[in-house]
Amino acid sequence: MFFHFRDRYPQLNVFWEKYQPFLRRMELPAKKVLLEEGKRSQQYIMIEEGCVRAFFNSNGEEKTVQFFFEKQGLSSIDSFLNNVPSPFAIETIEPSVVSLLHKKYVIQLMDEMGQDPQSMKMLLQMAARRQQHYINELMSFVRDTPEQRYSNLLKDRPHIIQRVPQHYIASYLGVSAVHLSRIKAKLAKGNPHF
Amino acid sequence: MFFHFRDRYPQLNVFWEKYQPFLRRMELPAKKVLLEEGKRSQQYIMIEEGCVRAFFNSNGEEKTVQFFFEKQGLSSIDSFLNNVPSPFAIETIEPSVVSLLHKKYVIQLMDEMGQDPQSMKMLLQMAARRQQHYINELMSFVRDTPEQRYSNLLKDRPHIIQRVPQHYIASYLGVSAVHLSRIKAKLAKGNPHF
DNA sequence: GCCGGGCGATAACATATGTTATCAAACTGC
DNA sequence: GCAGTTTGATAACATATGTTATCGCCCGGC
Repeated sequence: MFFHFRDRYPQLNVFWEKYQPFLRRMELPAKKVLLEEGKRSQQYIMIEEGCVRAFFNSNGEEKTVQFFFEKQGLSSIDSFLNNVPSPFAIETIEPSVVSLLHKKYVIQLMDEMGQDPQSMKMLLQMAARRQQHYINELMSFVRDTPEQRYSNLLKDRPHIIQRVPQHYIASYLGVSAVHLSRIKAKLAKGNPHF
Repeated sequence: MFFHFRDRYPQLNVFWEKYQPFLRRMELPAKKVLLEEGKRSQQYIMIEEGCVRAFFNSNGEEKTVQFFFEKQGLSSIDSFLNNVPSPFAIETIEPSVVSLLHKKYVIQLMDEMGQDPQSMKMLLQMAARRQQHYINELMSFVRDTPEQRYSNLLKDRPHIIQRVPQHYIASYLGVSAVHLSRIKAKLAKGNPHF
């Protein structure tokens, strides 16, 4: 689903730089929808400042799938390559600045990479890593209790807990907001000074 | 994690056929381990007959991640490309016949594909689809109750329920074997003739 | 300064799920 | 065919989690 062209694979920046002129920079308020659930994704989204989330609707309730922050890029690669509707929506959490790159340039960019087997391999590696990310999330759901998942989040990605409203985190962890509150209370009892 | 070279992408069979001579065919009893958790994957596994599962150990309990049947191929693509230990084990469920292709041939095969941008694109599409598969699994965990997940399984992949012992299915659904029994009893009450 | 909304904590109760134990049926190796 | 193992059902009890409602706090608009 999501590809990160920058950061992890600086060797690919040479491709990315070339498309800088086609970026559309936008300043957005909080809770601004960037992609609606069920629509076909048309833009690669690069976050310059702020943060966004991917979520979907489940009988009236919003379930958050993932959070993204500055310097991260995202797009529904499946929607791009296979032209299928996006199974989730994307919206800003904080007021944010993003740069959009239209789908056609992304495909063009990937075609250029296709000329170079080395870059293409890197794309595949990225794909394998992304796949592994979701497998890890899945394994965490099967293996860990919500309390453990919260502890892991606190340990590995505390910035999420600091910046994101708690009910989004609750739905990301797969529990109700009330129960997340209980979890925090329980953990606080164990570690009084936090 | 898992790549299917055959079936879904018959255009790629031309590559696959070429490596037929290097396949090692094996007949295996049930519960035979093909890959241990934590080891680096060395073989692409093609299932000719029978079925296998991928699982991992979570404080003494085995949690099943996925099931595979005849004509499906699997391997830890992440373990291949990035040479990292496999986060789960693979073992047969039924007595099975499998063909193994050593990692070095798989990499060779992928290099050959790399010469052909069209095939490479197909590999990326496969990757995108596989990624989507795990995202769907993840979304199902967040969205659905165990009862709904069981119903979905019954509707979409009944062969799994027919062939696989129930406690494996329970761990795949993320519930205890006892509770899966309750779920079945409850559903049977609603549909007496099943 | 006031007001309303969003956010988070907590309580009380209902439901879902885990755990342990027991039993019966089906299958396995010999 | 027999003994042991695997599988699946069920009961009883403990725990985890959801739901609804209420309260207080903070913050932004005016």
